[in-house]
Amino acid sequence: MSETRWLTACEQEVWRAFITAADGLTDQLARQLQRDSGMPYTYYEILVALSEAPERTLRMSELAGARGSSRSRLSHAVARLEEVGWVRRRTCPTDKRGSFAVLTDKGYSALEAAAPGHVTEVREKLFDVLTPQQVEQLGEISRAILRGLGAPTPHCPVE
Amino acid sequence: MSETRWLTACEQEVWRAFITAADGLTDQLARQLQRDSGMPYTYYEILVALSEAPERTLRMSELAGARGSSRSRLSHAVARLEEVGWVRRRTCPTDKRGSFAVLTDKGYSALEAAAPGHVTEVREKLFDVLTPQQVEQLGEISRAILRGLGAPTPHCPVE
DNA sequence: CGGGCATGGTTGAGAGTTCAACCAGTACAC
DNA sequence: GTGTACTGGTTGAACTCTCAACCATGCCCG
Repeated sequence: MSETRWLTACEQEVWRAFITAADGLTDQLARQLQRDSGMPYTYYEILVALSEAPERTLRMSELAGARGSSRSRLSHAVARLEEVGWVRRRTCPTDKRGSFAVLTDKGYSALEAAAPGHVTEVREKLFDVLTPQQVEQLGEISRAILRGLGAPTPHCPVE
Repeated sequence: MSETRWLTACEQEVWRAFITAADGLTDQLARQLQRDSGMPYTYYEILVALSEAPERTLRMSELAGARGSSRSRLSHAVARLEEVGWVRRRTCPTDKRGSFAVLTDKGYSALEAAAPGHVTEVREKLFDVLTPQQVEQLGEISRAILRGLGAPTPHCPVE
């Protein structure tokens, strides 16, 4: 156990700015979604993941792994989403332990309704305040952090 | 109501990388704190804020405002911190509505015990994976975001 | 085949956050 | 002073998340 490598004054300043900004930003986005569309941010992410999947269907575990969500959290969340009719569960025929989550039409509509407001918020609060160069830098920095977290995905699900 | 300005593929990639990284990082930090020190991240922040205040004392509202916490949240949190003996409430003599939160010695010790592990995590997961130049860039970017959020504080509480 | 063991997913309790409603206590005007 | 509005803070219910315990099914080896 070696000595603690404390932060320099400069580092501390950057750290606080970063954590405050990141936190404030996600908070703002979550609040906007909840207010305008009545869904928490994590649920929005689930709907997005499903909407991009073939057949709008994913295994529970894939859905959980897609973003760092625990199985438990996902299970609760999907239960809730099923209640409001945005998602349906379907058991896997080949492996009777498994479950699929399927995005319903109603869920797709809800997502379509929520997306513009969300995207607008992201644009205004993030991209509009950064220069193109900074956007690029932020991409690099984010990927570096992800590597450091052992996140195996500098994924580019966009094409 | 104008049309939605959607994200380009490139922006979308940056956005996902950023949100995943920021989220993963805070998640990791919160987890480390909870595991090693038995306190949620927000409570840690409260203790830090109090420890830096004169007399280790702050008005509830100042404490809430210091980071973007709601009055309600803070009230619940301080109630919990009082239970474990890390903070004490004291009523304000000049304004009988007001309350002070005071960090106890026990609370200060808990903070001292928690800090090294937390700082180590921040260093390893953030500063160790970035170049000095990237750290500087991240500072700029964070401040830009904060300005965009209307956060009045590009504050430098370090000195 | 039968006994471990890993895997996919669910469940329930406990904890933190949010939202709206709610007290005081203060300030300000009439 | 009394009425009104505002401010500082608390409370309770609803909701999400976490953690650990738990089924059920699949897998593999003797």
